[in-house]
Amino acid sequence: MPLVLYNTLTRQKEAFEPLNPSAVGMYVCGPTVYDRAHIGNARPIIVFDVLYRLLKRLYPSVTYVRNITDVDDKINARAKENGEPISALTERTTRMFHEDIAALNALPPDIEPRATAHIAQMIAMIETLIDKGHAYAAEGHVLFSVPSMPDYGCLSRRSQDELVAGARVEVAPYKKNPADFVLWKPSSDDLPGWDSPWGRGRPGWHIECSAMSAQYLGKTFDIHGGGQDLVFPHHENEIAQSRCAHGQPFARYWVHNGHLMVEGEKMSKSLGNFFTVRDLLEQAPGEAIRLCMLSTHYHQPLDWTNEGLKQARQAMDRFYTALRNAEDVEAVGREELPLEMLAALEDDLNTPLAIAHLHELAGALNKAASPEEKARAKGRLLAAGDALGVLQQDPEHWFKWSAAGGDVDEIEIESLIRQRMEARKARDFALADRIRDDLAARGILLEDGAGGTTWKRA
RNA sequence: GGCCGGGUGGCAGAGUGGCUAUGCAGGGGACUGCAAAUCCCCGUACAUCGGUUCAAUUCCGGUCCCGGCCUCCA
Repeated sequence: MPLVLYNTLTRQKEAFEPLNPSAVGMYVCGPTVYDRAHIGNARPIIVFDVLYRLLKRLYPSVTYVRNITDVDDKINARAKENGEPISALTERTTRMFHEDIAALNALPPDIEPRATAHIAQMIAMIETLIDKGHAYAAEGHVLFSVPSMPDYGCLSRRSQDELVAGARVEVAPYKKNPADFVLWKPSSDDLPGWDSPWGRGRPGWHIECSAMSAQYLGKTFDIHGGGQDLVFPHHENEIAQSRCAHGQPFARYWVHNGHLMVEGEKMSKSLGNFFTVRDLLEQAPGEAIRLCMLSTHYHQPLDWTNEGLKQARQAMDRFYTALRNAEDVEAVGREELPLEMLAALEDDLNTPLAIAHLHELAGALNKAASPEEKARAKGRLLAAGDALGVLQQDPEHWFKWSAAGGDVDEIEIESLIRQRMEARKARDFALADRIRDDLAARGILLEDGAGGTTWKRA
């Protein structure tokens, strides 16, 4: 079965046929680096990481481009607020972003272009748009002329009349049409700016993605992804800029992840349900966060709850328990993705179904009778986990994870376990149970297995 | 108002025109000194009203709810 993706452009699932199967390209809108990544930012990172892993499995060469937006008015405002140079803010935030998403097992993209390193390409593109009659300069600004593109609105399915009728903002006097959007705007001396044919200024938001995707993936490329909220205006405007400048199709498949709610409510700072990835990493291991994120289909809204995170962690415990109990055998066939797993992912990234398969594979491993069967079952579970970006660490490491700051003394625990073993041998179960209870009170759970006693954090 | 998604068992969450996932929680059993983990068994759900059909949770239409987006928020 071929890969099928829901394409926002056509509003239906379509078989994915790359332009060039030996060079697949994917562009995903990355972060604006002015603050820590929040949990909502993490969803596209994880979703498109799964897609990237799948594409790499299906095609010999995949180029994944995810930009860093390091010029933006929110950045300017935050830097001013902090009293620090803009570059200090963007560099620090970029570093923290990398740390946070690495903890979620997201592979780095092949190319991670920064907007400020591509100003020349943006200016060139804007000049082309002016030359072709799709843009005009006015009062130091350059605006894209929406009426110059007859099928503007094809992605979000809006007509130009609706846009004008629904416009909520005050229309700037230099706009010829209320729907026109900014390609370039002037900068005062205290703001970042670059020399341009229209004076010193800075780019509008949308142009960077058009310029950078063209540079690294070509004018027409396979997949463009991002959050659902970007469909309009950001992606609509990218399409307008790129198609009008290049005179050829832009991205062929548009993939958008749904939004995230927290405990049934929209996430917002005022409701106090706003979490950063960092906050979450202090409560749960990255893999649990990742599994939780993948347990709802990417296209659906996801309700992020404490209970959901707890269940994801329990599920990971179950998988790692199966692996820990199969420690004695070497996995066989771990490079080969089980077919049902591949089928689930190829069907528009059905990760909830894929996770169900993970449970079945863990059950099969638990039930495996012979060492040969066990080795094969272990290989299958590991391969399936790898497709989702989980289960690749040492089970012992997983079970000994502790929240940041909460140190456990492993030496002491091992010593207490030995004391308990002695007590059990002497049939002093009162003492043995007291040791177990004391450890439990400290969040350490003991499990007596055939091969001895193991422990894990509650 | 416009555009888009939804309403599935106690909860989460896939899926399907007839064979009714998966996990958690709950009940029973095996194993265990007792537990834990693991294994086995058990709970027959698809908002509502019509229609199509031999057969609909799944297709079509109406109704009622819920959510998102509508100019810089992933």
